[in-house]
Amino acid sequence: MTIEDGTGIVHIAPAFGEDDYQIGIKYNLPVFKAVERNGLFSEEITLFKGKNFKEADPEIIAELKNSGRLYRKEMFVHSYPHCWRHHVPLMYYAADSWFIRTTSYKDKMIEINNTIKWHPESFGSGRFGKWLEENRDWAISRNRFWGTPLPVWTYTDENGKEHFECIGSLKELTDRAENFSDVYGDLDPHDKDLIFNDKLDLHKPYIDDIIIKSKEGHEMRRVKEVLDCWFDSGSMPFAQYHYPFENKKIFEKNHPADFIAEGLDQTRGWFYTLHAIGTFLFNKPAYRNLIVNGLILDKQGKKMSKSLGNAVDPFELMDNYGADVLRFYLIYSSPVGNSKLFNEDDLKETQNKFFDTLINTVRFFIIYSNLTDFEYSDSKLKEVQERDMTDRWIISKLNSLKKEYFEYMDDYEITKAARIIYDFTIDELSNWYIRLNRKRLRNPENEKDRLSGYQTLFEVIIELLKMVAPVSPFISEMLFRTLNDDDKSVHLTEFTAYKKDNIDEELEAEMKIAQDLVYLVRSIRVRNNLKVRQPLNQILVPVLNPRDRKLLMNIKDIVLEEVNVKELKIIEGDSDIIVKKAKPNFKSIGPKFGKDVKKVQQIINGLNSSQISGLEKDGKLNSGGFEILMEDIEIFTENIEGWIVESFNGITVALDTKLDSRLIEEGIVREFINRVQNYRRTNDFNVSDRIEIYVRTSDSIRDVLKKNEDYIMNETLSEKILNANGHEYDFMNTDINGEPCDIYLQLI
RNA sequence: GGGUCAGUAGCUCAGAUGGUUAGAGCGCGUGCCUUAUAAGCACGAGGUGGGAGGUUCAAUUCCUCCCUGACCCA
Repeated sequence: MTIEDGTGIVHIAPAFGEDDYQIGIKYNLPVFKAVERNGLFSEEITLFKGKNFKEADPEIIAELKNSGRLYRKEMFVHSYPHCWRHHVPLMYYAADSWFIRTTSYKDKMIEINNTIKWHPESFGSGRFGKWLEENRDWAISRNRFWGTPLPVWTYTDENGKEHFECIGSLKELTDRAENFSDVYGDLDPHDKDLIFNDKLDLHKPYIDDIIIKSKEGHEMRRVKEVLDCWFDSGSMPFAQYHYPFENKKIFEKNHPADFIAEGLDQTRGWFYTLHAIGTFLFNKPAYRNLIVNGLILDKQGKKMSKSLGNAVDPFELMDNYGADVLRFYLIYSSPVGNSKLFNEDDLKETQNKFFDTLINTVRFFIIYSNLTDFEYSDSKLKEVQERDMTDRWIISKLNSLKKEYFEYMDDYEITKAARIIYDFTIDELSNWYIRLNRKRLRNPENEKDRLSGYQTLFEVIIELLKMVAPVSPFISEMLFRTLNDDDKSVHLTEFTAYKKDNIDEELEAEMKIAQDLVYLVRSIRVRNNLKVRQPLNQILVPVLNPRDRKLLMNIKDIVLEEVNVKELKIIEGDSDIIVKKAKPNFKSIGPKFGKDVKKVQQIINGLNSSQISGLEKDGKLNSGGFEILMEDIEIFTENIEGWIVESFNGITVALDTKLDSRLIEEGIVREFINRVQNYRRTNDFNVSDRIEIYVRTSDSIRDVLKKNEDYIMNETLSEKILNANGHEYDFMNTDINGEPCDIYLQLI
């Protein structure tokens, strides 16, 4: 039947389905079972008795036809419940059950639910909230052998009427039991501590032998049903402590739980059973916070299932990647409550990028700090304010990270927390701070400065590991213990809040601009085929206000070092080689000009440099009948008269690509040093090994090397640079700017 | 059939209280950097923001309907 098919009434079967049942009650229809548990029609169905309920279909149709009641016969395709394991069709079977009248607690359950913090929030008000609104009485009995016995005893009187009694305590049971000793031997039923006696087993099958006398003197036996095991799951908070018989204080301290986490299929499972039982017994929530995990689906978004063969074995994954990588990935990769489309390649990425970077950061620290026997505890430490700019910057970033991390964690936004740790570790700590400071940290010339770098790095790593610890408990612990000689665990350290004084937002903004500038210059170099090892004369950066000028001066050295350029030249806003442009600020012009927005947009986009300067001076500009104010536009520059430029994030850079003989010479020196270092690396020389360099090359390159001998020897830890022309060594063959340059290194 | 959530690049995911040029990583192609890194950087290819309507100066974002997937219920 579909909703479009005529009257829609086919038949009413009160034992099958909620709607039919409600109609049955309304019209006082009988509830009966036509099919037995074996799937065969019962005796009462005289025409088809003993037939399988499904196989009898043709006979039923024939009978309807014979008796003139068949209106139409058709085949329909519709969904039908199947056994999840064997994929065979299931039979609905009406069975007698015991219920808890949860509907009488409905309002209370809803009220208490409103005090629980759900993550994601919509789950509590939506799915779970709706489930409570439409609450049905809980069928708590099951017809199984094993399970928690339902504590109800029964007898049937002479008239065939059943009588029931629920036994509410051990005392009631021992008081009423007729044959306690037959079942439990020499246990004393009146012993005050009977409940603690290991020999007292109140489970099946023993409890089923206990006979109780009714008030009228009838022998009562326990009913055969056991409890729905979900009842046990919801009893976990007190059952685990054997409360109320013992552990009263522990239980009361831990109830309600601060938080639980489970999959979103637990709506009417664990989430509900905990909540329902918590409400009945304690008039309290069972948990204050809840993280609803999305299910892990396969690559195609299908539910994983052993029988379909698309399930992954978590133990195999843990063997291959480690528990920490798997855990971090699951938390990091998709937001709370969303399904996770599982892809093993992403696990590899998490391992390679995040964990290898983290571990290598620690390794870097250990290798370099060991060069000077750095000891965090006894070195002469500098206050943060006295340290190098990059030190202050990474500490500021660390504290900003901690601030955000704590906010996310307090809000149970674990995915966002993991993501900011990930980004910080790779982008800020490894790829920027360490990259910028490699030279400084191995240069013994300024010992104190170098130490404050180690000190900074140590502090940052330690705080970072504390943040990693909840997500990846083992690797963080391993690294933490490696860095600390004592046996202190990262999980037992104090997790302190961020330090407001160490956050320098201006410095962070400056460094962001330095990063953007470096990005721009690299981009220009690639487009113009200019290797980074080739030094260049200057970059030009236009600025539109004095604030930007000051800011650029602060970061100048970092940028120049990174992009291998000699000078950064600032061009002021009033210089005529800066080409200003304007773009509309729609938030401002939208409400102001309404339907004319498009016209105003065109006017603003068409403004030339001098018109914009005029607007800056007068604060307004009239054009096409519209008055445009400063707030209506955003001024930027993406061109400098006569230069090749790049723009990004409101910054523009021009790179002077002209080479002179001095720059070319320096480029050759850098290339040569690079070849030597590559040789050291491929031949596994130690960082501190000293060498002699044998080189076979053209006269012009040799001249350059000769002129810069001291610099090269210092950079490569070499004692001599020797002419190997006409000699045979085990050369590494390379070239510099197209000219052959063969190198052999001798350890000394 | 009802409900909840989701649908953005080949894949995994960001972002936007509505602002016009939607981002990142992976993967692919090309170059580069590096004696901590299985890493990193740049360039390139890759998008009708599930579909159709509507509201609005402006919709991927708000509304309606539909489609697809997951889950809960029937």
